[in-house]
Amino acid sequence: MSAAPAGPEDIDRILAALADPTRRRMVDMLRDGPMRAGELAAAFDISGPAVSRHLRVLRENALIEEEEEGDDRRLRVYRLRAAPFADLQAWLEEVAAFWTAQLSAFKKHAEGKSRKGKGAKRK
Amino acid sequence: MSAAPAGPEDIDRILAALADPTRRRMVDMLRDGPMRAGELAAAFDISGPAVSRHLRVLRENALIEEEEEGDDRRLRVYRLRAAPFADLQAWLEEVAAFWTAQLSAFKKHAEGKSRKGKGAKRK
DNA sequence: AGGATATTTAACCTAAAAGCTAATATTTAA
DNA sequence: TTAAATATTAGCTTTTAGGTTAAATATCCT
Repeated sequence: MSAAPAGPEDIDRILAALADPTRRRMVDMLRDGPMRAGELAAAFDISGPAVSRHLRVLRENALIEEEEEGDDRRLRVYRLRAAPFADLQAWLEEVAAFWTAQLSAFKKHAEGKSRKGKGAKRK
Repeated sequence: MSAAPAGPEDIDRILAALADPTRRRMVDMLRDGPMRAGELAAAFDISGPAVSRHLRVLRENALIEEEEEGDDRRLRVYRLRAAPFADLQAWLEEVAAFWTAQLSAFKKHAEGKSRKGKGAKRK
C-alpha cells in the first residue's frame, strides 16, 4: 500500500499534472462520475489523440484510474482517485499554517504598537 | 477588494505558478517567514536571474508580494499571500466532495459487486 | 557622492509540452 | 468472422517554459 506521507516530489507531480487547464477541466468533469475518453473528448476542441495524451498524464500521475467495469456494461471509464487530492490538501494545510503563525506574530506586535521609524508607507 | 469567488482561470494560474518544483520549494521556504531574493537564491543551484524570474511568476500570479518595510531595516522581502492558497483549498474541497458522493452511491450499490476476475484476457 | 552589493531586465538557447494527422490497436455490434 | 466505432500510439511541428550570460537598475555602506 502507499501509506507513505507523500513526499515533496509527489506533490510536484500532482501539481504538474493539474497545471494544464485542459486536465484541470477534465478533473472537474470527472467529479460528476466516471466517464469514457470519448465523453471527455466531446467537451474540448482538441483532437482525440490530444485528449488521450492528457488522460495518460493524469493516469501516470495517479490522479485517475481506469475502471474495469461500468454499471451499464460500458468498459474503460476513467475515475478520480482520492489519494493525490488528499496529499495536495495536506500540503496546503501546512502552507496555510504560515498565516496562523503570522497572525500570532502580528498580535504580539500589535500590542506594543511599536514605532518603527518611517511614517509614509501605504504605497 | 477581490471578493470574487476565484474562477476556474484563477485556479489555473495558481496551479501553473505552483507546478514548478523550484517555485514550490520557494513557497515552502517562505513558510518560515518573508525572505529576500538572495536568501532564496542561496538555496538553489540556479543562477540569480533564474531565481528572479521564478519570483516574478509567483508575484504576477499573486502568490507572493513584496514587503515594503522589514522589521530590521531590510527592504524588499517577499512574503506569501493567503488568498491564492485559500482559493486552491476551496477548489480541492469541491473536488473532494466527489468521494462523499461516490461513497453514498457505493453504499447503495454495495452487495452484488464481486464479478470481476476473468481468466486470460490480457495478452 | 561613489563604489560595492544585490536584483531585475534583455537577448538568446535548449528542451519539453501540447497540438495535429495518420496509422495501429482495441471493443462493440452485425 | 467482418465491419464500425472507439481509443491509443507514432512521428512530426510549433509553442512555451526554464536556463544561461551580459547589461542595466536599484539598494546599501562608508
